[in-house]
Amino acid sequence: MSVYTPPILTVDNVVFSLIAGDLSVLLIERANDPFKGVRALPGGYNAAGETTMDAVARVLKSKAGINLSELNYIEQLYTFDTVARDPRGHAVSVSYMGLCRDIVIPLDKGLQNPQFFPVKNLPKLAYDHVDIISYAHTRLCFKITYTNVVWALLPNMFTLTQLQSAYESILMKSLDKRNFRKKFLSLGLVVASKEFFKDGAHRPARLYKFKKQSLEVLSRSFD
Amino acid sequence: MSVYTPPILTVDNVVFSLIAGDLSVLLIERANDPFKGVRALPGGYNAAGETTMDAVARVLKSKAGINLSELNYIEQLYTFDTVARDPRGHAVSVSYMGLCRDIVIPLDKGLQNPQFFPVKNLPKLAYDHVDIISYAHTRLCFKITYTNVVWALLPNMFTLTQLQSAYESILMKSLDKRNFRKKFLSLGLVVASKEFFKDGAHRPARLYKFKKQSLEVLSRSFD
DNA sequence: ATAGTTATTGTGATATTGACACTTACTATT
DNA sequence: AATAGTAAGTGTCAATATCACAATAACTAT
Repeated sequence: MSVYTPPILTVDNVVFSLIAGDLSVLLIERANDPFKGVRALPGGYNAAGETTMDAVARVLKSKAGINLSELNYIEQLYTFDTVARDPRGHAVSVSYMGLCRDIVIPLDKGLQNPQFFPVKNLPKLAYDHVDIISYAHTRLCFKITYTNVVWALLPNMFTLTQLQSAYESILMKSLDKRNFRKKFLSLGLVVASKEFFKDGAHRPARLYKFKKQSLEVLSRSFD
Repeated sequence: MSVYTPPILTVDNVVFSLIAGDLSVLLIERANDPFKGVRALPGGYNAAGETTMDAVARVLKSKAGINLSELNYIEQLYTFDTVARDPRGHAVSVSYMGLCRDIVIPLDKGLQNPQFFPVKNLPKLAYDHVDIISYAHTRLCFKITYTNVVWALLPNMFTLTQLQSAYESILMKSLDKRNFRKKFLSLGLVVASKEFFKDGAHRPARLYKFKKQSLEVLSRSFD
């Protein structure tokens, strides 16, 4: 135990947002080697005495200028631990997935050029970050089928078209409008408001909102 | 980075098995303080240069006398990282869930008294191991509703009654026999054999087996 | 008034769910 | 050989969910 040397511990955060209708991930540009100048997830060291969530908050602020509280939802994903992930030595990374609305990324010189990139068209990424994003995306696809978690990606009030479009962007396939509406409304996660969204030269769309602005899990059962 | 001190990294393994029909967890008895003599999950340090799965294999063998290959299934669960989990200092634990059939635990003096305990009646446990087991149990309950993962807990050939009983033990509720059979058979995960299991003074039960002895995930979709 | 655009809504065929009870096949006992 | 006991195996009906599919409504701009 006294001669025991642990691996380095790091965190990586996959922050998803719907940017111009596309599911997108927040990436920074690495300031140092290895992978200097290459795009990467915001991540960094986790010191003894801080939780991984603490580390996520610290890193997100210092590298991307975003406060943890700007994420509407965050959950731990998976811990990536292969010995060769980091060329400098064994680094075990606890990954998180965060979801947020359309947020403003500050243009601060101290930051590492944070930007959102559409998931369907990612740049070259450092480390095993492609795998981490892919894992997060798969998890999100599952999660939207049995929870209200898309709430975290949408504005407070939204139209059913927006909602459907969010599902389509995440699942990366198109859905039937009538069936989607019928099914989603029957889940009872969302309520109609009295307000409408007027957009252009066409019929205005009714605005809806989620009943709960926190995770709600639908039970699925065997008998 | 040079002054950076990581937390200790550990692994903990929740091994489930159906013992006398009850969902049970493998526990050892701690040899040293803290929690000396208290029951705990088999777990231990993870050194730099070994993956968490390596560490799980090592610990399982050295503390419980079980080879990793005796587990039919294993997956990573969650990483527990609160600063106060371990009274000795910050220790981050990557937890795994393993599933196995009725296996023989060796009675070796070098081992830490490994034994299976029914989940519904656990002894006092060290650290946050109750939480880890509870997390694993919840995950397993979900997982059996959309995968064939119970295969890993059952013998190669089994009766539908055994299968249903496995579900009931895990979910901790009783299921309707006719509906269970109808539904499960319609999933197409399992095939009937020509063989029967003769047990006592009653009609013999047909034996079934899983088509795949590896994880199969049923897709659930939106439209 | 017309054209253009998006929102909204329903039906029929099929499959799934869930509640519910009797018959079948075997063994042990008499 | 008959009977009792035990667990295995099976079907129906009503309600609900799924899925494919197209016409009408409400607005704006010209």
